[in-house]
Amino acid sequence: MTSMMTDVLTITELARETGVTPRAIRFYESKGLLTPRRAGTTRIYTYRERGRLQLILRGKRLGFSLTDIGEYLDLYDADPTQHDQILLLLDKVNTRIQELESQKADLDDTLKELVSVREQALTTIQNDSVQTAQA
Amino acid sequence: MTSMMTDVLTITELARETGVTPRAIRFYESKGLLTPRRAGTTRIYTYRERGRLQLILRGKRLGFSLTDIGEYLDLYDADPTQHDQILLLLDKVNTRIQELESQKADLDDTLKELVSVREQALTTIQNDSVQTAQA
DNA sequence: AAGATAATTGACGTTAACGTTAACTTTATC
DNA sequence: GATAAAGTTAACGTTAACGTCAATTATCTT
Repeated sequence: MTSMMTDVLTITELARETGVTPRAIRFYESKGLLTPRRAGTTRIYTYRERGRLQLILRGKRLGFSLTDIGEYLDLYDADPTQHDQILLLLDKVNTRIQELESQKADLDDTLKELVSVREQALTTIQNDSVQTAQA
Repeated sequence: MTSMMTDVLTITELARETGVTPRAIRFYESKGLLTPRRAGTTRIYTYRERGRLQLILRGKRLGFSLTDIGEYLDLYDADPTQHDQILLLLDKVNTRIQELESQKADLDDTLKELVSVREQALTTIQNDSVQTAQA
């Protein structure tokens, strides 16, 4: 299946482009995270699906489950004309923002500790080399 | 097993204090992340183990595997008198700092997007209510 | 010391997130 | 139009991180 410079991709092309396996991509689809159209039986991926896949991968890097990521993706699809939908959306968004803020705090704490560990190590090494030079 | 205002804890006490189950605590020990002393067969947890458990939980919140967390905990135990150990330590610390920095970037991107989604939702709601008031 | 309470060690079960054949059907290429 | 290459579904396997008994042993309280 050659795609000849078009903007739709086949599954293996999308796989190579994103570094995930075709199996994983089909798995995400089975979980409702992707919904590619079909050309006959073959899946075709357009701009939209590619963007979604990037969001999925970012969510994973952030340590979220696929279920979490699914809800997150829904935020982008929510029908903005339905009042109730929007209120629900707002609630979900706020929840996730709080989660991420606290995650960010954890991250900052950990980073600070690691930087301090690094500085101690550097100091120790420097003292060592001074002593070595004196000896 | 009552501990009567001492600074050592039994496993269920530590469990309640941290919100994790005894089973999980034993599991962490089986992975080498905790090494409580024993009073006979009973595990006793001191200040050190409690601190370690907190680091484990934070690592989990940040999406790291227990294996990752184990290596991370080793950084605190590294003998700072051994030159080679320190160089290895520095390397590991630098690697992890980079990982966390990129995770932080992901996090910031996601937060920005969510805040923008929220603002759009709020705008839509406000327009809605204006129209409703006019009708 | 005796019953209740708590801890310990297996061992098997479970869920998430895919990997890995296997058996077929399509599609592309010559 | 045959054959290779790619795609599809189905089903079982795998790893991580525990949960859930079950059977024993230890400890505390009275």
